[in-house]
Amino acid sequence: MTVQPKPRPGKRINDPEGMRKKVLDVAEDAFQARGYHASSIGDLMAAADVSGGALHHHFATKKALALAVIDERVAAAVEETWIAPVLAAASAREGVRAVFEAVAAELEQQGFVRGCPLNNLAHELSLADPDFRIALAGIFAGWRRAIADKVRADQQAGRDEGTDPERFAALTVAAYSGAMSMAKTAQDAGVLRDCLAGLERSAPSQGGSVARRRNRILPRPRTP
Amino acid sequence: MTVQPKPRPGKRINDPEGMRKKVLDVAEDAFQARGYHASSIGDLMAAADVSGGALHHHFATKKALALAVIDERVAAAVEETWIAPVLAAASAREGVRAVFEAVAAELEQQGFVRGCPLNNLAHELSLADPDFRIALAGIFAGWRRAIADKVRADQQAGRDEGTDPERFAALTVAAYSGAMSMAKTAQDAGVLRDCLAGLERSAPSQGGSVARRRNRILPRPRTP
DNA sequence: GACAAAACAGGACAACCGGTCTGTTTTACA
DNA sequence: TGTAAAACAGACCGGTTGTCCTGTTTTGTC
Repeated sequence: MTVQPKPRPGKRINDPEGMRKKVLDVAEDAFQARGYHASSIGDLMAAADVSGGALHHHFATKKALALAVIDERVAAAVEETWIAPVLAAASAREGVRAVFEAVAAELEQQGFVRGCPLNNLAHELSLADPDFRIALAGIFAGWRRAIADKVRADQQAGRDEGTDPERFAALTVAAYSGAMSMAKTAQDAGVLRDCLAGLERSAPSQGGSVARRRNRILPRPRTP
Repeated sequence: MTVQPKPRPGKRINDPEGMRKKVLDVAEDAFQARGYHASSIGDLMAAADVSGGALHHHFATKKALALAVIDERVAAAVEETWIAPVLAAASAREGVRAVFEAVAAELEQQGFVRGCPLNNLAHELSLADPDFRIALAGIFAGWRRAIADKVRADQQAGRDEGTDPERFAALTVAAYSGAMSMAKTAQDAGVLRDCLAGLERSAPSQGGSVARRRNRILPRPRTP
């Protein structure tokens, strides 16, 4: 609605940073919603209201644009939704629990599941091009490392001695990624809670009866 | 090498079932290796050595072909590598462990990781089309149900009382799916063993020291 | 204010996409 | 054997793809 209906023929303002950000915004959203191959640069040009010349001035090829999305947006998303909250939590296990619940709550509120940005692109692109694969693998590695480091920090404070940091981190990232896959396919975020409960099975001080299954087929898979 | 150099102009043999199977074989492989959108029907025609008329006689559209791959091949792959082995195992936990180890060993032997067929297509297609999503969600559901049923069978035999069947199944499928995502992206199957170890953390009678990390960047990502 | 570089506009293009169409050959069945 | 349907071959088409290219406008710098 808030489009700028200002093709005023007399004036133009160069805003390279804003232009670049606008393209990245649209590309991030489109790659997430429809995937890389299903998003044409014509679509992106129209959605961002940007000319072909402008787009190719900032991103020479579609691959370069995707690499920028991965390096600047996907990595930031993992940092924001996972790494920072876990590091800020009282413990690794507490942080993991909080993130699972926060994501589940957010998905249930917004009514549909788009999936994990990292996993979506990782599946489509990691076999397509080595550059894509390296970039995506680095994000996965940083994600796991942050969780493992947090576990080690806990252990140096005397807590959670029996946990292997690397294994805990691998299982956490895998469980979240896989749960998001299922949640996206079923359009039901409930599986996130199931996985979290399974993950916390061995933790102490865990009472309460089994919260029964929820089944919610969500109504609006995408906004036009 | 074993191509049939027999374009003998005088003869032709109709083999509709063989033709259909040949197309499905090639499509299954291509969708797995390069994805749905990155595999053109021209590629498939060339790889299967099949004319456009023949292909479209058996599969009216590319979508119909993909649905056939999902229904007949992806579902069968899940049945073969997961459901049947778990049901045949001494217990659910034992079956899960065996499948993880078998898959990890197979991947390490073949030298590269293509990822889970179900997850690969689920990520690319479940938001693209409701028919795709429903078909893929059904396979996920059957997978989880089989594992949960096995846990319940164990419990009726007096074993593994403390495990919630649904949660265990969800976590198992999620951990495997996510681990395969990471293994595919890193081209390193070692994360499967890490996740299995984390999964078995709470199980009793589990001894042995920590088998240290392995890191193997695999050489040949695809065969020409 | 001159001027080169950066920023942007938009048309052009060859390659490719999925699907259709017409025509020929094989096969099942009466 | 006759015949209609099934199975297959291959050309064809409109639309789309990513990229390139030429030209114009803005902007920083001396």
